[in-house]
Amino acid sequence: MTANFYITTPIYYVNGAPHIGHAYTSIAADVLARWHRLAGDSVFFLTGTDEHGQKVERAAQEAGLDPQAFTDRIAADFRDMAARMGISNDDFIRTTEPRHKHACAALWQRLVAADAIYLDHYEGWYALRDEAFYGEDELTTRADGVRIAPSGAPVEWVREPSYFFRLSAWQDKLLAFYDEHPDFIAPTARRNEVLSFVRAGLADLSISRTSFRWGIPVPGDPAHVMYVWLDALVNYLTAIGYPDTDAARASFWPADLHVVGKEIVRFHAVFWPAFLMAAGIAPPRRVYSHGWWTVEGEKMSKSVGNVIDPRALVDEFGLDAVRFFLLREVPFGQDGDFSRRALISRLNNELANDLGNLAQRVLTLLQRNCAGEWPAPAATTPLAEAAAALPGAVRARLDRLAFHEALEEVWRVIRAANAYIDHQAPWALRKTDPARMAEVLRVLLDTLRSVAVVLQPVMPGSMTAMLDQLGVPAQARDLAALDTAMAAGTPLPSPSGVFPRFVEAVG
RNA sequence: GGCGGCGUAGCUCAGUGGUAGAGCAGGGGAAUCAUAAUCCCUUGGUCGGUGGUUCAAAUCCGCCCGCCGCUACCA
Repeated sequence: MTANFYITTPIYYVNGAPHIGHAYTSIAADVLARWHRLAGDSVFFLTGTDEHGQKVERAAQEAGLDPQAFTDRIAADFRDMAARMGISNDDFIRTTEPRHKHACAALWQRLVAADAIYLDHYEGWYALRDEAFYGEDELTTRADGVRIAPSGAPVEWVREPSYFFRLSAWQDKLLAFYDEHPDFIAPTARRNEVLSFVRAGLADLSISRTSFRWGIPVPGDPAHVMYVWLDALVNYLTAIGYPDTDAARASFWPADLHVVGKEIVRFHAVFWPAFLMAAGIAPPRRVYSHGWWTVEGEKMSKSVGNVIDPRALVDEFGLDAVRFFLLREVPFGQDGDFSRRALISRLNNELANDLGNLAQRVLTLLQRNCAGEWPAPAATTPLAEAAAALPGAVRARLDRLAFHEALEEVWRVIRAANAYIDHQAPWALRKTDPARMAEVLRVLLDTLRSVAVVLQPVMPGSMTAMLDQLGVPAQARDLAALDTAMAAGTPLPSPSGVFPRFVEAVG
């Protein structure tokens, strides 16, 4: 039976070019989306751009463009990034689209009807860069007299009427919700932070602004535009057709997983479920926060000039090597370091040597000694059993978003296959026991098929090439197809290297 | 200040009571089917420090040190 799986990336804020962090989030979500499709689930994978807010309005002014033209340009850049990273999103949402304005207005009215919103006025210190208010006591004063938020962003005194969301009313319900759904926020460190934040008490949340225009108007009071985070979070509902409960994708709610960066956990794990519960809508099932990348040991920053454009990496190393590295190198949820040396090491040791070379030697032996076709199935071996167990082993790790562990499981099998081929030495059996040689090569072919099938979500292009070389029909590459043995005599095309070694250019 | 995470081989990390592990890097050997790839063996750690519980502690408890995150407060 087909299960629904709705997974999202955050919508990316269009105040700068996409960098490796955006690519990382998107690739991780993409791997899960592709995995669930491979498992036969009905998948809806959403990404997009967050385009409203004062920060965007000002950035557009500085660029000499009207906000829509400005966001059109940057949204196109994010779309391009997604395409270049091989992201298989089913939809790309922009918060400036009419469907989104409609959904936001509908949710707002629902909150009003539920008496979750009231009009008051707000005054306080506001940091444009953070899109957040701060208390007097949180600020420090810079040498030039400018007040600075803990984040380092300058703040300005703002006094204006504002609608408020009764967040304070949801403290106990949120705590009860977290308690009933222990997996709602992961990893544990982030869950603990959210719990302590909510336990410390929640103040009502200002959810409208009158000081700028670049946003979604509040229904019935167009002097106000909605708070950008309310606007942004609603995108997850917009995309499944909200408020139309008969929309084609309406049954995808609640979302199975929001993949987020650790800087936006609070919005997704506190505000978002509170908004939804207040509106009588089920909260999402899970919010997973990944870590941040440093570059060659240093924090990534524009001023240092070490921001990595993922597209340049792909141009140099290839898409699949980059996808593989990002998920293999660092446990998801923890911070990690990106270094050129580490990437090349992974690429050469694991992709080119362990896997690429294994496939090449097996296929060459078959080409020369077995007429270039699949031998008959062989008696089972420990290696064959380990390979057959891969889908389950990988699934268990991916369900926990433990990408690095899932890949380690696959590489354990690959290493075992390298040991097997050396110990069995089919090139020697060719003369002494050709029938045994064919059995050994069959075991290795079966192993490579399992490996290539389960690696498709991580490295779609390379694994397509490998499965082509293994003679596996294009329509028989999902997890279920692994239960059916390949027929003896299936032809094997002549092999060519899937993962060339990377040699650093000299000079 | 409070809460939480982390501190294990040169590097990245796994290991939650019972003789210290993996990958990479380093050293030696084998093989030559293969992208000079692979395989086998191997060097290497007083498991941050300290005190305690236990027949037995990397693993439990106390204190301390260091790094990181969230949060609070400020005389």
